[in-house]
Amino acid sequence: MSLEYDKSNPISIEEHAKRLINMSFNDVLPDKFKNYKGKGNLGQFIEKYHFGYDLNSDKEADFKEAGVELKVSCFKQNKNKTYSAKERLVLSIINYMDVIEEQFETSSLIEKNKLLLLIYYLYDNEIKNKLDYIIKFAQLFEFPKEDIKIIKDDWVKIINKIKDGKAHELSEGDTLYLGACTKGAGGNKDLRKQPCCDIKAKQRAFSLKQSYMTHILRNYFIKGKKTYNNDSESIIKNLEVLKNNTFEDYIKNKVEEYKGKEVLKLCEEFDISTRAKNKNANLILKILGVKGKKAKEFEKANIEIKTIKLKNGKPKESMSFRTFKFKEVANSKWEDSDFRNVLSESRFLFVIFNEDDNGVERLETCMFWNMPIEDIENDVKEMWLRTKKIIKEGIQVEVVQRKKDTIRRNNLPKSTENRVAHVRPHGRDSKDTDVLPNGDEFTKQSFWLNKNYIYEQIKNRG
DNA sequence: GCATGATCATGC
DNA sequence: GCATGATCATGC
Repeated sequence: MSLEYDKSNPISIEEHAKRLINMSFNDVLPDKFKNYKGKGNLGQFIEKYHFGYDLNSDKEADFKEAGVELKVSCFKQNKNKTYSAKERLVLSIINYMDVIEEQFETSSLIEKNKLLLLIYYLYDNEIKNKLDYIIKFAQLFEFPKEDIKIIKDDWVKIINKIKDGKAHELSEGDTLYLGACTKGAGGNKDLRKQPCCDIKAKQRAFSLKQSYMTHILRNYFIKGKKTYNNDSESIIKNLEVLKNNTFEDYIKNKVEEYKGKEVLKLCEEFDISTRAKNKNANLILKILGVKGKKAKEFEKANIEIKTIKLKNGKPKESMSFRTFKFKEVANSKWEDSDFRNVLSESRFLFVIFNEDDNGVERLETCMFWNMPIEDIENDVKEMWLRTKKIIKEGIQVEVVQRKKDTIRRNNLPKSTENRVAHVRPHGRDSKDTDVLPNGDEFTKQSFWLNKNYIYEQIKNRG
């Protein structure tokens, strides 16, 4: 393999990287390592056999003289032909003890990652040997100017949590684009000291969220090709508004301009159909100045809008999530289950409405929220594992004949049995079914957050 | 009044 | 035709 490039020149490094495009990892490896079965990550192969240097994980960038850090990551094609990042991009380990002394602009994160060389290969389910994956993009990348303020605010938020002695409570859902993801051995095998508290915390790394990397991929790598729906619109049209405000504060202030207004009047003002069941979510986007159905920042940060209607100060209903597939739950491990991923990687925008005694609904406020990891790893985990067990052992059903109808009582986890979440039907009607592991059909179900739990989470809203 | 199972309305 | 968000209705 040709090693002709100038290690001190980013452009030369990028040019050399571009020679990888349309090659597989096997094409890069020397003959004796072809189809190599052992461990070793794809990035290390590129470093060693294409760029000809040995891996290092120091504080300095991989190409020290050029200040370029090499990252190899993968993307995938979705069922609807669009492309998404397959993973978050892990940047560098968070050293809890040192990082609290740093300033963002001169932080170890920025020092090491200010200029990235991103190499993207296409993940393909059909290809069994990962060395046969094809490299599709190789390009220098810097944090876009429009995103720097949000990334900085994320960084500050993570640092402040460590300063508050809560490194063990860090979660990817805390922040918008830059996350603190777990890194290293799973479970509690790899615990680290933190500076302001005696409790040991999981090792974590700064990373750019998967949702954010999907945005980067689509806008900076696949650009020009019309391979995705570009129908989302930015809320922040002028970066000036973030100068003295975080993104989240900006959103909250904007929504609170309409505090106390009647929903029906707002729908009229913003020209929204009042019959739509998702009118409240549509309304919020309009208030934030988004004409279409999607806000770009929310997509990048993996923020989901959830509306909550209060009556006498308490939520009227529990909060639903998308229906799950029985077989998928039965065959997943908790650690990589969909529900755990949704809860730990999403951030939620709760938009809160009040219904008065006359049935008139008014906008109150909004708040950003993500589920604390202890709730995920204790209560929700218990509920999920029990759901899995019941599905595998067979759902018990008791047919109850009532005056006007017949219902089928089941033994899936109830809201009275768990502090945080339960299982409930979620389909068009009871005949809307999904197949169980034993082949029987059963009414589609989903996970719901208990309304009492939601109440606990929002009662101290500002 | 609340929990639970059932169902509705919209939009793609 | 289905996914999604939202809500209804019965019975304890």
